[in-house]
Amino acid sequence: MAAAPKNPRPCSIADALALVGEKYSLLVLREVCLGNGRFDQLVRNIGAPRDILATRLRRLVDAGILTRQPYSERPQRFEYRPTRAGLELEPVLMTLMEWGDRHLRADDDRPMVIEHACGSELVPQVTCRACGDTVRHEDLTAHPQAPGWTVAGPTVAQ
Amino acid sequence: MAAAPKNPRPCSIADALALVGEKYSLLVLREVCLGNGRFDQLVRNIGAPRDILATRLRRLVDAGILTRQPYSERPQRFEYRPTRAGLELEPVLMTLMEWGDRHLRADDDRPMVIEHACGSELVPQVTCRACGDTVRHEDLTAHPQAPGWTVAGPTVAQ
DNA sequence: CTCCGTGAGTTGGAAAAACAAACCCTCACT
DNA sequence: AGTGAGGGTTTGTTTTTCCAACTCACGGAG
Repeated sequence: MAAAPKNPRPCSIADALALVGEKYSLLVLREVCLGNGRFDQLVRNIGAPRDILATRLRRLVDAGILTRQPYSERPQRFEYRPTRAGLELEPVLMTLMEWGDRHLRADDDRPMVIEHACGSELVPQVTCRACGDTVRHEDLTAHPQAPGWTVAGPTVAQ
Repeated sequence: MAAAPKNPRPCSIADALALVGEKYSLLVLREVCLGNGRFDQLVRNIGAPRDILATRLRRLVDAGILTRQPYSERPQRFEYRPTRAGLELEPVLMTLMEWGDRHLRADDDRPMVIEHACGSELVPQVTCRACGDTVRHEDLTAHPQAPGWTVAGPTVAQ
């Protein structure tokens, strides 16, 4: 009989992280969404080793999150850009940024401010598409669809 | 004297990922938000090696994202729970899940459905706190606050 | 009392990734 | 002919992961 088959919970969060959860991947996406998609810009702005970056870029292109487009023939030069799927990960970045700004920084130490088309500064929040309300933990109930996976009631610390 | 100073862009996304961006950390948070905060549950539901998990848990507790609370004296047993800061990362998980559901899965293969208090299924979306509109890449303009960091115009592939 | 099982981790050694620095290739410019 | 930029690859070393086995504290069964 098998030893320990390694049966993690089936989960789209895990699947998404399998693609973009490696070190630097989301920072690559950040830069690419900012329009800084050239290899040397990525190295400088992210601070990652060049070989690792090359590996990540290949993975993200294979996953359909980025494309590698020539911006000059003779000499051949390339630039990475987000695909539609890549752009749709931007909300994840915005949500992370908002959390980081709030929990990891002083109010006057925001390293980047995003302006929204509505005229004011963007403060991203996650809402429910149906009712439009801000998502609070207390309002959520999880229902695993596969058998064998349970959730216990939520118990918040403190 | 310093060799290569390694000067990445100052960024709350990077800072947040320094805390929760390591492999398994966000999956730990997922389980803990679901109420499955015991060590062996985490091992089974996530599929991570026990030693790595122990390391991640220490880090997350140190970062103030989880707490380690006894749920039984004699024998001493502990349970990890999200702090308020930890819970506030849940929107990141929801956003990732929504992306994963949409891009990585067939419609009828959703491994977890979240129900919202409003009565319908939760479909998370990131909105602007000021105007309430869904955040679209085209509506965003980034403004780095530190000197030396630029953003080029966004150029979407394809 | 002895044995078995459970929960919550540690420990030790092999395999995989990350890292840093140097290198390569193609072109353009001087 | 030499220099420099851009976009990577190579090489060798340091860290992390990974896995299995082990520990320790107890609680219950026989």
